[in-house]
Order: sequence, then structure tokens, then C-alpha cells
Amino acid sequence: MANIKDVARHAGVSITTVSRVINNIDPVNPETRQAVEQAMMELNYVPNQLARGMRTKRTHTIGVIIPEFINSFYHELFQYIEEEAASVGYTMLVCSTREHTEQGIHQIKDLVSRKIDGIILCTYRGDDSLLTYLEQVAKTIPVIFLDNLGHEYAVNTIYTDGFIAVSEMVFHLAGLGYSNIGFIKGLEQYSAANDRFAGFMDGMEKNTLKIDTKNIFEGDYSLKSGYKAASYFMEQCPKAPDAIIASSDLMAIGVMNYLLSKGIRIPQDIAVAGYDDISLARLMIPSLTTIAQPIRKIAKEALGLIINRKEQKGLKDKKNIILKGELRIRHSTDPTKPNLVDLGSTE
Amino acid sequence: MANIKDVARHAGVSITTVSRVINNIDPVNPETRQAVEQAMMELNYVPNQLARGMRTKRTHTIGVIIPEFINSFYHELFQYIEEEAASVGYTMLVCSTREHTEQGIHQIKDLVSRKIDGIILCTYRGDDSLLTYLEQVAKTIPVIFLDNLGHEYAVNTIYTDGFIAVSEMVFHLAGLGYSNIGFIKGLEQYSAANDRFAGFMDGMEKNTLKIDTKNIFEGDYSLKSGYKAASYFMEQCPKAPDAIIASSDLMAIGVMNYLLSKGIRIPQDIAVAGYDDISLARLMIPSLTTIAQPIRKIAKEALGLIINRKEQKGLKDKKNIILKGELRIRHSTDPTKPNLVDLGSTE
DNA sequence: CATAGAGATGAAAACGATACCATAAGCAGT
DNA sequence: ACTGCTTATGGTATCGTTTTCATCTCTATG
Repeated sequence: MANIKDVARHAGVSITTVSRVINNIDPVNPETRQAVEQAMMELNYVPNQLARGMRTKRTHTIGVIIPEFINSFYHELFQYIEEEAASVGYTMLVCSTREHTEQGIHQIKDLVSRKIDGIILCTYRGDDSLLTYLEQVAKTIPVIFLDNLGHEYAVNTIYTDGFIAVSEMVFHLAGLGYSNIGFIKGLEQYSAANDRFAGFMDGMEKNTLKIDTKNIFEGDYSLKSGYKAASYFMEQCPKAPDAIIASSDLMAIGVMNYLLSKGIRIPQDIAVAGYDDISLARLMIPSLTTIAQPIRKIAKEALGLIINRKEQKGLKDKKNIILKGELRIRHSTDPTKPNLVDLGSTE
Repeated sequence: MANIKDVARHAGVSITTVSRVINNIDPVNPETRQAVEQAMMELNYVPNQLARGMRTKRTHTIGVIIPEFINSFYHELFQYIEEEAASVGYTMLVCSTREHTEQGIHQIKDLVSRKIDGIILCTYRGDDSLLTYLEQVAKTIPVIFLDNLGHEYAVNTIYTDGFIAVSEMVFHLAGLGYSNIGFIKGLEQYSAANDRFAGFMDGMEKNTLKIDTKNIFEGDYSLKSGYKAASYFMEQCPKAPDAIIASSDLMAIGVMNYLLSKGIRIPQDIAVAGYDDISLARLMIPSLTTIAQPIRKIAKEALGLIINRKEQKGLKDKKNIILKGELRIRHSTDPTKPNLVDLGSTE
């Protein structure tokens, strides 16, 4: 494989000049430039990014860490990050922690050793040792955490406001006359899960609806735990709810699966709502009411923080960007909406 | 950030010795080793992979190119590749061509310039200039194409045998008494699409079923095109089929959406089958009969080809690994199967 | 006409690791 | 006592770039 030296020799100039042509920065005689460009063509020259990164300390690479891959919300988020990254000339290194702390630290260390320009964590089941390690990394390169962390750690965060969104969802249901609303919350470790739960409580209170603690179930965002929640509500709960809000679409779909398999009608018998607006939500029959996270915007903001980085100096420079979710009302709560979304429409 | 020199100084040895400790290859006095390890700890030393890759010509990085992200089959495939790569100590650089030739060549060039150890292409709408470029790349590093390419190009391929699988699917349907079977094929440019179509023809012939060319529709693997196909079959086709096989689950789900929205029962009125077994197939109601691609195996084989690479010298060294798909019979064709898959089961 | 500045180029030092070669000590075998 | 092998270590070239500094030739300017 040809290197810059070969190109220089072939074009009869010094390597410095070739470098100048590549980087298009210092003035170069048009004739010389042409000769160099031709040499590069002929030798099929491609600059070695390792060498380049070594000198410049910039690799135009970002690291992205995704949790388990089961939840397709992360697939979709991931897709937008890739798109955004590509559009600004960055390439992604991807790995998954599989929710294992030690593995996670190892992965981050690996990314750092590859001299990435920034790192995006999609989420993580809060473990202190990993987050402390992350803070350390954040002193060197921008670190962006796509979830609510609370304010204790010195890393940037970007996330959707689950409090407001779920509260709005309760208003929506209350407006339709539902009153005995069940809630499936996420694991306590995630503060985003707590936000959503707090939003639920807030909505219930503001609508002067009675909160029955029996109507609250803790899930883990998975399909299966939604299914389990539904079976709990229907079989063990003293008074089955007339509406169920799940903190993730996947859990909501698990609920739907249970209900439909038992011949319970949605929303006539029980309304179901989710959170995330994964593409599957539109495909369900009935279509699923949910809260759309602005993933395109999340991706854009994250990349922005990496590209326009300034030297981060500790906690005071960190940014917390909180975006607003959007309520998508569909048939699973509101029978006046179409039972299934027209695939030709843009919604 | 500390480098090897700092560690050497701190431990009172030469950088060569530090390198030996890191790579654990030459003999090193246990005491010296300990001193070096301690120095590394204290300085928080992480080896610079750029520098290392520069010397060793190995980066332990693979490039993965995915097509559009819309089809969740690629998400799932991608997930297994990541898993497999991580388990052998490799990290992935990911990008998407967005089915744009020029962009694709650009992406590949970028990956090569980053000195990846191998490249996996999930699929590509066959464009000659990109594939010719790929052949060139394959002279330097292993290139693995996860689709049938025909045998014209000097790159490795791994894929599922669509011919046998779809033929089996026809046998399955014929066995249940369906005879007027419609087929939604993929775009002509993909030879995998043609394999599946040929399998359909084969199955029909072997079951002495009449093939009506009106019953064949060309889609593009998307949800929407499945929907369109169904509307064509039901509204414009002289004699609507009693069963529909789609060459992708996504198209099959589009079909289901159309049929269910018109109140047509599946499978009592019309049976529906897909291809891929994306996780959504199990979640549909009714659950979707389909052909599972052995994605775990595909991922494993692909990584194997990269890790155990020998110098590839042209066409004769290329491998074509063809795996067998597995028929998954569910309710959408066979009413004796459960209407929805038990989420607790392992299927 | 001396000279400052701009344009165009090149030589050589880094960047942070590994690989190759050299050296020195200790010990076994003749 | 010499040779040859093993263990332990260090010096330095090298990977392929960019960056800094230096040089040289013009041209414009007072």
C-alpha cells in the first residue's frame, strides 16, 4: 500500500508538500498540486488515519455504547446517531456493555485507548464505579449520557423529560374518563424511570384521581415484564385497572399481548399506553398510544457537544439538555382514532 | 495522559521492558514486572492503540456496513455480529451506505484508511462499481458479503439458502391445502431475492400447483410495499390468492396490516408467511409463520473468516458459505398453532 | 536600491508504540 | 578456560503522518 512518501517520490516533491495538498491548508502552486493529485490517483493512495490521528490528536471517531440490544428503542436511537455522525464526517465505534459493570469499564477503556473524540452512552443501569470512571474520562474527552443521571456526576446528559410527558398522558386518559389507572414503572436504578413514575403521580394528583399502590408494578422495560405486569393486574390485583400506562412501549406491547390473548378488548375494556414510540407502536393492532422521544434531536445535540467541545473542566462545564416528549394518541386509548395507522401517512 | 515513556521512567526501566510487560511475550523478571505494573496503575496508563496499530498492522477493529436501518432484520444481525466480535476482542466501526453507491465507496475507503482488519457488508443493492472496488480491498483485508452475490466477485460470501427454504414453505402451505399462492419477491438486483423467488417456483412445480404470473408482485422488503402488494392482490388481481408468501417479514407484516384492516381473517381467509424471523414476527397477532435465518451462525462464520485470515490471493481463495434457514410454523398459516406466542417460551 | 513580506517548498522532529539487534550475566558442557 | 545457550534488559530504527522552522525567490514599497 502506497504511503505519503511514495506519493512524494512519484510526484517529485517533498512529503511536506503532499501533506499540504491533502490538507489543503498552506498555499501550493497549482501545477504542483495537480502533479501530486495525479500521483495520489495513480498510486491509489489513501492516507493512514492511524498516523494522522497520532499527530493531530483527533480521530474523527466517536464511541457509542448501547445497553442490551433487545429494546428496539435503542436500535432506533442508534440509527439516528449514526446518521448524524456520518453527516458531520464522524465514524462510530460501537459496543454494548450488556449491563455488566466490569465489562462496561473495560469497553470504555478500550474506546479511550483508541483515541476517540467523544463518547455517547445510551443508558446504563446505574453503577457507581462505572460512572466514577466515566467522570475521569470526561476530563479528557466529552462524555454524553443519554439519560437522566441526577446531577451528581460531571458528565453531560441529554434526555426526554419523562415527568411532564407521563403527567400529560394521565391528563389524556383522565379526559377520556379513565380513572383507575395502573402504572408499570421501570427499575429504580434508572432515574429516568423515577421521573416517569413521578409524572404519573403528579398527573393522578392533579386530576384528583385515587392512587392505589396495588396498581403500581415494577418492570424492567422488557416485553416479558409487561406481560407479567398485565397478568398481575388482571389476576392478583384486587380491582383491575381500566387503563394501564407502561414506561416503555415494549412493556405496553407485552400488556397488549396478555390482554388480547385473554380476549380483553383494547381500549373498550382496558386502555393501554406506552413510552418511546418505537416503530412497532404504529404497527400494533390496535395502534399504541405513546410518548415519542425526539431521537433525531437527541442525536444532533449529542454530536454537537462532541464537535464543539471546549476543554471541559469539571462539573461546572457540564450540560444537561432536557427535551420534551410528544404525546401520540392512537387507538389503544382513544377508540375514535384508527385501529391501525395508515402506512402511507407520515405519522 | 501518561505514555509508555512515562511508565518506563516511573518504574526505572526502559520502554522496551514496559512493552514486554504489556504484551506478555518475552521473559521478564517477576520483580521488574511487578514494578512496571504498579507504575501503570499509578499513572493510569492506557496503551495508545493508534501507535500500536501503526507498528503491528493490526487494529483489532472490523468495519461493518449496514444498508438502510429500516428493516429490523439488520438490527438483529448487527447485534449478533457485535456480540461475536466482542467475544473475540474486536471492536466494530459501523456505517451505513444508505444504498448510495458513491457514499458506499466513500465509506469503505474511510474504513480502509482506518486500517481495519476486515470488513463485513450486510447487503447491498448490487452496483458494479462498488463491488469492483470491494474486490480491490479484498486483496488487502478479508471482505465478507452477507448475501448471495452470484459467483462473479472475488469476495467471501455467507448467506442463507433462500431457494430451499422458500420451496419448503410452499410444501408447508400445500400440505395444509392452500393452492392459489401469491408471492411477493424482492428487487431483482439482489440475487438473494431471486433465490427466494426460484424456491417459490420450485415448490409450486413440485406440488403441481398452477403458477399464475398475476400472483407475483415485486416489493422492496419494506413494510409499505407489503401493504401495497396486499392491496394489489385483493383489489386488482383477477383471482385473489388464498395464501401469500412474502420474501421478508416486514412485507408480510404489511400484508397482515392490510388484511386485518379490511376484516379479512388470517389464516382462515388468507394465510400469510414471511422470511427472516425478526423478533416482531413472534409478537404479531396472529403470530407470523416465517423462515428463521441462522444469524448467530452467520455472525460467527464471518468473524471466523476475519480472524483466521490467510493472505487472500484472488478469486480462488474466496469462500462461499451457505447456511440453511429454518421453517417456523405459527398461527398465520396454521390455525392449530397458538394465535400468539407465549412470551415465556423459548421459541 | 535595500528590504519587508508573501508564496512556495523542503528537512527534520515529533506522536507512542513495537521490533530488531546488541549486550551482559549466569550456567552447563567439553 | 572457552564456547554456546538462556534469561533479562536496553538502544534505536521504524510505522506514516503533521508541524515547526528554515530557506529561497519574487514582488511591492518607501
